[in-house]
Amino acid sequence: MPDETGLRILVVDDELAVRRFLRTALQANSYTVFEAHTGEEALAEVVGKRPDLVILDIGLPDIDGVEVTRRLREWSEIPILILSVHDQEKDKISALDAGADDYLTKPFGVGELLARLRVAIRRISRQASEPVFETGGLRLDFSMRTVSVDGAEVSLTPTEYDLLRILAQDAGKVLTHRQIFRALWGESYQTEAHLLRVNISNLRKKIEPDSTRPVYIITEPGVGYRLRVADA
Amino acid sequence: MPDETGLRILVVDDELAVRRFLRTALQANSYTVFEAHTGEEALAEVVGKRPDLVILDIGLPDIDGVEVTRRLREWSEIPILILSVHDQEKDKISALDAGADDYLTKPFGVGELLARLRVAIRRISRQASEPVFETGGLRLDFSMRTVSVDGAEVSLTPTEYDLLRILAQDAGKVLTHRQIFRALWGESYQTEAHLLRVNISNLRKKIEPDSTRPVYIITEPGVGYRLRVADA
DNA sequence: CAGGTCTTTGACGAAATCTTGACGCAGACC
DNA sequence: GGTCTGCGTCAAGATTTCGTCAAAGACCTG
Repeated sequence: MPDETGLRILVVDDELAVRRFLRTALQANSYTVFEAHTGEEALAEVVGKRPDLVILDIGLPDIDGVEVTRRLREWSEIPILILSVHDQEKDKISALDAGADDYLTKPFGVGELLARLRVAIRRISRQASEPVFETGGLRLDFSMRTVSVDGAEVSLTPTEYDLLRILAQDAGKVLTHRQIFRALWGESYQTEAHLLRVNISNLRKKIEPDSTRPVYIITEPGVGYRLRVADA
Repeated sequence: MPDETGLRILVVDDELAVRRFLRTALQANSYTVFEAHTGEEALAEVVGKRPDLVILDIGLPDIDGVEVTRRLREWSEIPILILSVHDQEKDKISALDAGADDYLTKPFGVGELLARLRVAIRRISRQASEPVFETGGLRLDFSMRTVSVDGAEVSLTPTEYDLLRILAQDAGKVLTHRQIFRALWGESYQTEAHLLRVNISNLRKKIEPDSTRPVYIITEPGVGYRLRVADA
């Protein structure tokens, strides 16, 4: 059961000592570790580094852990494990209700932290989708990060791939512009909805047989986009 | 957020006082409570009563909580929340690794227990089947945002979809023009009741087999509209 | 710092949707 | 019968939303 290799964990804490400590403990169990020391940075890192799990200190210099949790939950279902120095029941309740998955009070044993981590991870992998997505002639290999159409491999830029992955993870569902935008670029939606259109267009040119009449990426006018699932 | 009505919880503890205490707290939050006081009984009750969640004391007279957890996990993914009087890290780790979802050490606050319960429940309901509305040949999938009539998917514009959704949410009930208009357009009702008629007409053309004789969207003259529910 | 790729922004035509007005029809009422 | 009112349909602008091209900016990499 141990040595869950390669899982990516984001550690958010403003104290260097705590980050060091956690990094050591986690790396010893062959997790890949990223660090952030403010709330804003944490939000950016979740978008940028795409971790599988977040360990979040509740006391941060800018926005507090509960608020970070709340903002993350607007568009992400990533497991969040909260750490705190206070054993205040009120804090626990608001953090858990904001969307956190677990809450540990310092000092805690490393063994317990790792065990609770394993619980969260167990849940991810249980509901993890197939490592490969396929519909019609379109094929997406999540572990390889490769895409092919009718057998021929297609090379996508990072954003194009992420965009396709986001659509594929909820294949069949209509995703609003806002949802897609947040998953790709984080909070700042107002900037330009136009950006999304350009990327959709580029992506279509690469994966659609006839980009003027899309078969995979369907636009739902006024709402968003949807990846068509092949009929039975 | 509270009053998650009707969820079924099995409380397993050998002490009557603890069971009483939990039953009171849980029922006050409108959960349905079942009780067991031994491990064997717990296993039988999970089969018999089919609870949605188990709260399990670790110290039981016959088989201990960790073993109960292990046996349950052989065939069930029901959320398990462990309670314990000892704050022994070793116990926590083995319980969590055996398949428990959370671990609380007595004494704990009722508020925290309920919050952690909500976390577990949130997870159940997230992966629960998506809400779908169906009547006759009309089918509305809210999570997919798709509509189909007799199996054939129909594409609706945003207003058409919203209109149908509003009617479906109060299916069978008569909604006044004013109610519908406000739900679609906000306050400004005076402008044109005509607009609503046009949209109803367009919607009917898309979902009614014969739009001159509507089966789904019934007009209640002088009052408003109503979505017919299928007869039993 | 030169060359490449990738991302972002701007502009513009095309498409879809929304809104409005005109008209027909049916029943209620005089 | 005439007229009024509420409802449904059609079609033509007006408006918003989309898709594409191209150029400018950012970011690597050597």
